[in-house]
Amino acid sequence: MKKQNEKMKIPVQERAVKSREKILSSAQRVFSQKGLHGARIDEIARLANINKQRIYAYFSSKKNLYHQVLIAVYSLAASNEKIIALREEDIPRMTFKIIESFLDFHQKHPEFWRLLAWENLNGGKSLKNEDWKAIRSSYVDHIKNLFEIGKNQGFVNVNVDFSTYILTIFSITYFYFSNQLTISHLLNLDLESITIRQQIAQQLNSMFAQNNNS
Amino acid sequence: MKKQNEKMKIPVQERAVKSREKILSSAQRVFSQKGLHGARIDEIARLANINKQRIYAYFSSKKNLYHQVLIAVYSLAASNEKIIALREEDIPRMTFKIIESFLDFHQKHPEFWRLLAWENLNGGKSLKNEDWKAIRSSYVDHIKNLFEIGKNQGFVNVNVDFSTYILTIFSITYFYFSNQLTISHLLNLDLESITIRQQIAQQLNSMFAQNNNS
DNA sequence: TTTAAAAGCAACTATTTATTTGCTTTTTAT
DNA sequence: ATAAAAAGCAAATAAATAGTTGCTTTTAAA
Repeated sequence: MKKQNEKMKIPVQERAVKSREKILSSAQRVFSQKGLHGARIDEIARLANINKQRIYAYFSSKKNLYHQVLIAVYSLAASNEKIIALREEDIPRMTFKIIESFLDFHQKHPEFWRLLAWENLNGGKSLKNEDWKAIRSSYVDHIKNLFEIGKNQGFVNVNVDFSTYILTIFSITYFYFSNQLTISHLLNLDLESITIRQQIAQQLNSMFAQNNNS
Repeated sequence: MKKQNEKMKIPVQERAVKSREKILSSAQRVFSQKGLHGARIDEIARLANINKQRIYAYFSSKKNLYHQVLIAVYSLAASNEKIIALREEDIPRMTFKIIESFLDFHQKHPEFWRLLAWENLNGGKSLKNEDWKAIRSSYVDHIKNLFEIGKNQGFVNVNVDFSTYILTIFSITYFYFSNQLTISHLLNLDLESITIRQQIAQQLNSMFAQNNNS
């Protein structure tokens, strides 16, 4: 992880903080749209309405700017997850609720799954273990708890492990957006229709629920 | 779709056909590794052990070479699908078999899911409808048939539509590889272990099977 | 054995793009 | 009002890279 580079200016005035934020949010859009290699510094500068050297003043290099963007976006996802309240009484509908909220998040934040996709294609070497440690949320653990309680209470299909469960949910909600462009051709399936999202959430909920009900 | 460019040389001798194939397979590796923009023509030439201009002689441009690679790889996937024989008596285990064979295919052909991923990120504009028409296999239709038969025979969970079914299978098998690098951090899940693949296939099979058995 | 296809070689063009430098202007805090 | 911080402006550097050109050598086929 790049640490505070000697050349990196630390903004002290309010105005400078704003500039830095403008850069970061523009970079977010451009990097998520074009990837690390496809993104252009000039485009980020233009979009942020600032001068190119401000970028180098505050972030010192394209790679480091990208690194900061990753941390910001992943952290956003981690913190957002905490917002979706899930209680014990939600267990029978938890799959439905989780899928809906994940789809909603991906829809609102394409930067997230896009940056994740670029990152995986590029070998995932931009973030180190220590970065991940700072990002990771406890939300998955919370879901796991409810899942296990649900098994004991008879609301959750006992044939399924939590790892299969969470992998399925992440896979579908991610794939739904990440592969929307090619999937329609490959599967003859139109994911744009509004009802299909509800269908998916509903049917997966029913599958993960106990064997003897709908 | 780029058609036979006037500048494109048509190989007549055996030797030339071989050269063209060497270029195509090297391009496949490099494009799938680095993407359209990250790939370097010089690297493709070096890997193919041929001279740079051979590429321009046979493919006329980087974009067109990429286009040819896409068609070749996607067609490979479509033709491979036909190999996995699935009969009516396989219905109770069909989910298991399909997942295993998809995972196996993705493992053997990372070019496929990687190129799919690049393509989706870049807006999926490299292939036109006519390209897809030539590529698409009838395998999905075949699976759909078995799925519906399974419902009638009581082997398949009637709460689930085929679109949810096929989407789930594609999602998981794709995501398993495409996001392996980040998923371990995000979900605290190690996908490298050998048993987990069998588990996933087994548990999804049980879920998609009728309500009243394992 | 001759001829045309195939392929190598090497230098060149033209463009793009990250990053730097020097200088001027604007804004903010004291 | 004045100094320091912040930001603009414009030109330059330096490297990478798609695509070209002209020429020579190798190979296969008749």
